[in-house]
Amino acid sequence: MKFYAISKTLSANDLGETGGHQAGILVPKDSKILGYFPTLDSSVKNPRQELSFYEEDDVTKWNFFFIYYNNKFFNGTRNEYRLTWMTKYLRAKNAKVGDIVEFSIIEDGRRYVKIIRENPVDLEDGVIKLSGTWKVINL
DNA sequence: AGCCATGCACCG
DNA sequence: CGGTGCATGGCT
Repeated sequence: MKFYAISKTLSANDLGETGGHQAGILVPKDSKILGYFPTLDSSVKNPRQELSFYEEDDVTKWNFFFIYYNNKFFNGTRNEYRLTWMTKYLRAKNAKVGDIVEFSIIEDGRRYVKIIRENPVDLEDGVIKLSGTWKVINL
């Protein structure tokens, strides 16, 4: 593996907009997706690993936690992966529901995060601004 | 399988 | 004491 990138479209819950103060997003149990993340020791309860992600500028760094909630095997009901601690990042990036987070990794193991705006709407206080200077000329 | 929701701990 | 995140249960 030299270059790998995965992405996820953000849900309301991922952003903590549903009232549920959720700390992070859910990671689908897809081998391709999980292959991107480090392997966690599933013999332990709720194993986790801190991961560092860089922005495109190669400088700004964010630390997220990749956690496997597996209490199903320890008298619970959970069996899912989560990437927590992202709210600050998402907030800083002004991520909205429907936006896409893209995670990538390069050869030396360095990881990158990036937000891809699904609907590039120019927002300002809820008002949609039209770009350019429109002019209506009545002849 | 994936998203929604909440009780409690922690911290300013 | 309000916001944030963990851990966990619930709902579709």
